Parts: sequence; C-alpha cells; structure tokens
Amino acid sequence: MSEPAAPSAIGFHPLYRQVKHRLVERMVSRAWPPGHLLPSEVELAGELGVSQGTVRKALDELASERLLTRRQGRGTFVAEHDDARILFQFFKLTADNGKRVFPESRVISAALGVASASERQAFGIPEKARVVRIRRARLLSGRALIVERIAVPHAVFPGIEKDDLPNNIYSLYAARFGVTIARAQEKLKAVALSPPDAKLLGVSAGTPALLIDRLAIALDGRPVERRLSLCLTDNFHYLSDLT
Amino acid sequence: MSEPAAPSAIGFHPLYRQVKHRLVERMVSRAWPPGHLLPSEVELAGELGVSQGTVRKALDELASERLLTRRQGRGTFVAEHDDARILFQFFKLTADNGKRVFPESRVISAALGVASASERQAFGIPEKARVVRIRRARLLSGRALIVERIAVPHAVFPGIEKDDLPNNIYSLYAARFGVTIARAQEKLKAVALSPPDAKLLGVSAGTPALLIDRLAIALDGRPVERRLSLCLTDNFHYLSDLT
DNA sequence: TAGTGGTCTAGACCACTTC
DNA sequence: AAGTGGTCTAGACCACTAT
Repeated sequence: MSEPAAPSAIGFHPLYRQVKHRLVERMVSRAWPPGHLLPSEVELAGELGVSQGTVRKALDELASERLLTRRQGRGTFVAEHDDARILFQFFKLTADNGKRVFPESRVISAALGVASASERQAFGIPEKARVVRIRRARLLSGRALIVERIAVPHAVFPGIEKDDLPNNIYSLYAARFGVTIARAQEKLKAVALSPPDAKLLGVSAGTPALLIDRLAIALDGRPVERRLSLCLTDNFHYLSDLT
Repeated sequence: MSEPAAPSAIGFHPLYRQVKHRLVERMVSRAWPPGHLLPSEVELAGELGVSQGTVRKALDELASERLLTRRQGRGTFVAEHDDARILFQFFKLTADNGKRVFPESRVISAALGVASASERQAFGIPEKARVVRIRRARLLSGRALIVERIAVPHAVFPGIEKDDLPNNIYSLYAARFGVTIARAQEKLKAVALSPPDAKLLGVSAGTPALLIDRLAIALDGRPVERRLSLCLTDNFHYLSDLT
C-alpha cells in the first residue's frame, strides 16, 4: 500500500479506506463480478501490503453496506441482485399480515425519449441527452397494485428498450450492462390518482395512492435510475425501520 | 468476565456481546443516564476483565446503533434525545427543497382510557389495562400539516396526561419517566382524510394524506409508544434511505 | 501535556464449511 | 485435515480535545 496517509493539510485517509476504495474499484471494473469469491483475508493483506486486521475492517464495512457477503468457513463474495436482496433492501412494500412477496410485472411500454429537465438534473446529463422510459404495472397476489414509471439514461443502458424486461430489473442491469445498483433514496408522498392511472389499477380517479420517487445509485456513485411508483395501500404498507 | 462463552449446545455468545449487554444494562438502570460520560476503554477493559479491543468492538456497535456517541479526544457518551437526533433518526418528513425542520406542536387533548385490542397487542398489556391518548397538531413553517394520535401505556408513563407536553416528547419520556426510545418501526399508507381530520388541517375531506403508523421501542426492548400521524405532503415528503 | 478515541499491527485460538 | 471467516489479545503510534 502507499504511504500511511500523511496527515497533510488536505485531510486524513486511513489505510482501511484506501483498501475499501481499491476493492470497490475491482467490483466496478467487473474484475470481481457479482457472485465472485474474493481472495482470503490473508491473501488480500499480503497483496495490498497491509495487515489482516486492516483488510478485515475494510471487508466488514463493505459487508455492512451490502456490497459483500461473508460466510464463515466459505469466504467473502461480491453481493448479487437476487430476489432476496431486492426484497430486503429495495422493496419495502409489505402485506399488512407481515408477508413480503416479490411482485410480478407487466410491461406497458418501453421507449426512447429526450430527457426532461428533472431527468437531466437527476442524472447529471446534458441537454438533449436521451433516456429510456419504461412503464409497467406490478401485481401483488394477482392484483395490479402498483404502476411504475422508470427512466434511465440511454448512454448507460443502450438498447434496453428493446430487451425483454425481467421481473427483477436490477439483475438485468448487472448481467447485461455491468451496472450494479448499490443504494437508493426514496421520497414518499400521498397523492390522488389521475384518471388513466386509476384505470390501470382498476379503481376510481382520485383514490389516494402512495407515490414513491426513487433515485438509484450505482456502485461507482452515479445516479442511473429514476423510478416513480404509485401504490395502492389498502392491504399493503411501506415498511421503514428507524434504527 | 465470565467464561469465554462455552460452545454449549445452547449457542455461542461472543465476549463482546456480553460486554454490550452489560453496558446496556447500566443505561437501562439509569446508572448511566443520557449524556453521561463513560469510563475510558482502558478502564472498562480492566473493570470487565477483557481486552481493550473487545470493549472497543462493543462500544463501536452501540455507537452504530445510536445508543452511544463517541468523540475522539473527549470520550464516549450515552446518547441524548436532543432535537438533532430526533430530526435525523425519528422525523423523516422533509421539505421538498431539502430542508429539515423540527415541527412545532399544539396539543388538542390528553386523556386516560382503556386500551383497545390493537393497543393491547402492540404493548403486550392485559385486558382493561389503561393507556394515555394524546392528540396534537403539528406545524411546519407555520402551517398545520400533521395531526398526531399518540398512545402510551399508563403503567409506563403514569400521570403524563397531566403534564405539559414539550415539542420533543421523547426528551420528556427520558427526563421524567426514565424511558429512552432506542428505535422504531413505521408503516406507511396513503389514505383519504376524514372530515374532522381534514377540518383540523384546513383542507377538504377526502384529501389524500400520508398515514404513518409508528411503534417505538425502548432501550430494554419494550414497545412503549404507538403513534398515528396523518401528514399533508404537498410541499413535504417522507425521506427513506435504502442502504 | 495528559488523556481520549482512532488506526494499525502480529499472532493466537475458535467455529464453520468443504474435501 | 485444511482453509475460511469470527473472536480475542497485547501493544504501538496517531489525531483530537481540554487544560
């Protein structure tokens, strides 16, 4: 490793943060794709020229950020976007009886367009840049309860508008475009459904719905997906843990 | 410390977990009240008969759970329910421009009553047990945007119905009743406002509102507060980080 | 200057998985 | 039996705060 982080005027960067950064770099570059088994702590320590304890601190933090999963006796793996992770990290809608189920999807449309002002701002892309817009309905226990509008930069996901979209779209981002979603931020409001949205969900216009405005951030820190979801919450709720 | 956690059939309890448990015990018993400065790592290690590294691991975990705050050069302190902590941990409503402000409160009523079935279930209290119910309106930038219904077990907060309720009610729980709120779970729905609630908020009946159903858990693990909040979300949103 | 938490190291042993 | 992560120890030095 480089010098022990000289206490320069610029700030202090502990060794384990530099180690973290190097490990994330390998994940971003796909040298270590999702599911990959990392070298052991001892090997990494030797390779990076730091102690095993320092490597451990970096690995533990990455595991707490859900970028790695560690299993005693087996090793450390790059996290995957399997349904279980999506369900726990990204899908907070829960049946009132406590059951959490992954929703089915029915794509309504997928098309290229020119980024709106808010999309340009969200993604930090230039004027006239293109985005792909996907609209789908989502079904929980067989009933359409969510209508979703997804927007992604065309430059990041070229051609996705022509793909078959799987139920779990983040696994497609990873497998076909090499983009791993690391985290997201959601803003929630209560709104009245517009007539077309109400029709899609089979309720009357003006019915209250939960509006979820999500911005998803990739491993490298870029915002790469904006998603507006309108949810009926008669028998479901959004679960938020304040810890 | 006791034996090094014999690998009995019953399971494995690492030393640092036992240390954590002992530290929390002292906070629950108010031997270490909010704001208290803990002994240094070295002192705790000596007192508990473990190494400094083990104490450190316990303290770090408690700090990540927001039960302690650590400050380099100063020491480790028991967390307090100051407005800043409430704002970051428990109050997720944010202005659309990103500003977070602590809301003012106006108490509407506070009265003793008999626990309903759902309250008995939430608190695990027996039939005919009493609860205190508080109703208040909350103002953001001068406008009434939230109507709140709080229910707490009378046995945990005896006489609270006769108190002056401060803006930050969790600081009252701590100061007058020795109860520290450690974490909470919130369930969100979109609902239509009833005529009386709409009148309180100065909008028409049927207006969509965000319903937040919160169950707050004390340091010792007991659920001690249930709170239903109805929020207007025209210029505010509920912020949720998916990390 | 003294005391605190923050970082880093080196080494030991334990628990779990796989072969 | 071998290899992994999980726990625990002991000791060093650094960065920050208060006096």
